[in-house]
Amino acid sequence: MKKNLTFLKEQLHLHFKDVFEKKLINEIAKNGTYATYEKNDILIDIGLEMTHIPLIINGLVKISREDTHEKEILLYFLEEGDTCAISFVNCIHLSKSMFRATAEEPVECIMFPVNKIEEWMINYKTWRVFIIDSYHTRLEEMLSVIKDLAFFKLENRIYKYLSNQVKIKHTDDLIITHQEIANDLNTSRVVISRILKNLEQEGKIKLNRRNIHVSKY
Amino acid sequence: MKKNLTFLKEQLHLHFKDVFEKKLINEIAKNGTYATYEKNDILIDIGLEMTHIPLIINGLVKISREDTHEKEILLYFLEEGDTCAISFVNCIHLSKSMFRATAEEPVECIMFPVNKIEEWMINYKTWRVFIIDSYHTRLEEMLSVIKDLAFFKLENRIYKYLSNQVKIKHTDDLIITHQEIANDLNTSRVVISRILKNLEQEGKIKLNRRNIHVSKY
DNA sequence: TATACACAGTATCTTTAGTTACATAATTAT
DNA sequence: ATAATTATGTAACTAAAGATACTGTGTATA
Repeated sequence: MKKNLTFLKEQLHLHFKDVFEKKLINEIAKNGTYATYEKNDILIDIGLEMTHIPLIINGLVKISREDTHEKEILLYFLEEGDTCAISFVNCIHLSKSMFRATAEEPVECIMFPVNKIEEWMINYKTWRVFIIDSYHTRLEEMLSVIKDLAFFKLENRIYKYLSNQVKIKHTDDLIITHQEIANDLNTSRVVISRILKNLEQEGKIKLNRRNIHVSKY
Repeated sequence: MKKNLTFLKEQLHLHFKDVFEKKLINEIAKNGTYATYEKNDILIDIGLEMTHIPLIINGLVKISREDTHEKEILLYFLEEGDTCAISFVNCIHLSKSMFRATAEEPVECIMFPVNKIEEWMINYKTWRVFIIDSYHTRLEEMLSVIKDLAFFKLENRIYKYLSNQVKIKHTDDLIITHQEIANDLNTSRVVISRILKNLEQEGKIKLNRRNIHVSKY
């Protein structure tokens, strides 16, 4: 869906005003296209050649990677103002994506062509900063996952997972099943149910069918 | 230790010929200084402002991060041809390092000033590729750690750790104590000793005081 | 309304990992 | 040579997490 130039500029100004310089916003608007995705749509898939990369205007994108044994590892989520940093390398080398980007919530984004990445890197300081920052944010995110896995026991990881869901979904009432949590944390449904029950007894959450209410603080 | 221009060019040519274009090698040589570090020397420390970043000519650098509770997380190692990608963000924002780089083996490197990073990004394609590749390699490395923690049991992680040590130290005979392994893998010495004994009985390694011999294949 | 299905609860057992405590062997310092 | 230190071995116990199996209960649908 290609919307007109004014619309794109307006959107970029709204969501990336503090990130990109004015001239760059115009450049992106000129070369970008507006796109929307429904929940569970796949924005980028493993093994596909990449021609465009998204700048997220709003919504929620889940970045994951497939393991051997058909397991999917949840890496992190992209929100408003984010981009898929991990894709940049694929542009530089014209290779294929090794990650999957799925719409976890309906997504609005601006897709820009990969062949502009380098040109903008040469011409716009804010673009260089954006790219390095994007990578860095993801590195920090991955590091945080490593810490959690290395130091925290499952109960804490589950609670942290739920708290993060509250933050990114902007609601205390999570529509989610125990099985889904088990998938994201790479464990079994039974273990999740058991520990969720503990968390409920500690007063930190409230369980209902297909729904978990996370108590404040 | 500032060596002369010819020496730096020679070194860069030897170790980065396939990475940087000729003009960039000259630029780096002009602005860089040669430095060496003894085992256990700290190249970059947490909380320090960074003025220079190393390009590793040879040796081995351990990148780690301090956790709360004074625990240190091993992230990865840098070898010949590598640089400390994670530091780039600190240059862009002129902030302080959140990571520690320690010489695991004696290190030779060329230190280049952070204020050149941007300039080179504008002027040299190979530099842009190098930076994005560096970040990407580290992301892959972190992802690999996440996979190991999430899917493998300790026995496999220990064996993988040892195999990696063999690779980066270029020897089958590792001078290492059980306690050191325990620190790197965030567990206790007793657990490591127990599992190493298993690995020995499986014929994968041979244990001696302060020394572990890793069998071929 | 009857039936099937998806989701959750829980008991029991096993495996893996962490803890404590102590013994012994090799190395270094006095 | 003797003592102190460092590294390792191992037993016994506890805790955490995974596996299996079965039950109950809403929800959808035939």
